[in-house]
Amino acid sequence: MQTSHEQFRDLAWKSGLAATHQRQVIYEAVMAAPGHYSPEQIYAAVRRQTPSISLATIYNNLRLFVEHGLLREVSPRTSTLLVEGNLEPHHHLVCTRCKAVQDIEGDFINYKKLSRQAPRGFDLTQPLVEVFGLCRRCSAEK
Amino acid sequence: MQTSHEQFRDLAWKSGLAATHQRQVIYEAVMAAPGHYSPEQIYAAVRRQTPSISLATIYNNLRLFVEHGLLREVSPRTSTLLVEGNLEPHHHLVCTRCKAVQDIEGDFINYKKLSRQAPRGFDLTQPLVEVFGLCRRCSAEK
DNA sequence: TTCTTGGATGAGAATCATTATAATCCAGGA
DNA sequence: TCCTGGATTATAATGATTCTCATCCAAGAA
Ligand SMILES: [Mn+2]
Ligand SMILES: [Mn+2]
Ligand SMILES: [Zn+2]
Ligand SMILES: [Zn+2]
Repeated sequence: MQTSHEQFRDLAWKSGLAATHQRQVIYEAVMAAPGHYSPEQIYAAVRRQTPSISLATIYNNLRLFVEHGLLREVSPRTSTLLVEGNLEPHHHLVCTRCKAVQDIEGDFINYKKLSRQAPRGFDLTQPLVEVFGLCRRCSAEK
Repeated sequence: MQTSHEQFRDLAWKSGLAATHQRQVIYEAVMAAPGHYSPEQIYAAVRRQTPSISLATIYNNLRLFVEHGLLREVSPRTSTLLVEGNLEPHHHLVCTRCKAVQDIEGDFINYKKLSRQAPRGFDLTQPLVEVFGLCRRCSAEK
């Protein structure tokens, strides 16, 4: 069993990333407990260990880590608000790379299983979903 | 059959919203063709009819329309980036109101049906989804 | 050990979407 | 016609994120 230090050096090595002190502490801050964290939360945690770290370094390295698969981005977010007039319940297909959104038809959700998994009190009246993947253009390019 | 003017005046009336000229043209710009539109796109389209309109009015009224159900917001977006260290494929449950994100377990996706619906070339290797609803607190409050 | 060098970092400016503010406008009722 | 409250406008402010660039530093060369 390896320490989290060793684990990070390993992952960094495999991704071709230099295993700097800052990257080490950022990674460990995210891995310290399961959860979904913002750059500011990570910044706050990391500063306790390394007060001189810059917020830009947090952003730089979170992006790097996500790109190299060391971390996962929770919600691929479009940069801007999008609205539509189609009020018929329907789902969306979102490209994680270029953020393009298109409609997707079909009943591919098992609502019974879904509501069985939802926590008590969570309102799933008409649950809409977003499915993430890579659009044709992006999967061709990469 | 009613004109789109009449349709909007109807909807506005039902929602208790004043049917102003600006609201009329904003609504019609979104309804002119099916699609997912940003405030800037709508602004550009509307200015051709009503050059004096303000971008703030676009934002104000898109929000109002979404709140009153005249339009749908395509992707409920968190204000900030969120990352996590859990790389095991899993889905998320997102509150459309407070944007809280939590993990949801379980196999409630029919991948066969899903990939049958996806457009040609869309890469759905390991499709992750976000399910939208209202968390306990928000569904209690409202 | 000292030198060299390219990538990494830190500080702060810049950007972009969105929201807030406050003055003005205006439709509908008295 | 005059009033009034909500709507609109222009612009400032905000907040997250990215950019710029001077500085730093670790690892390899000499
Ligand atoms: Mn749609
Ligand atoms: Mn998660
Ligand atoms: Zn794409
Ligand atoms: Zn909520």
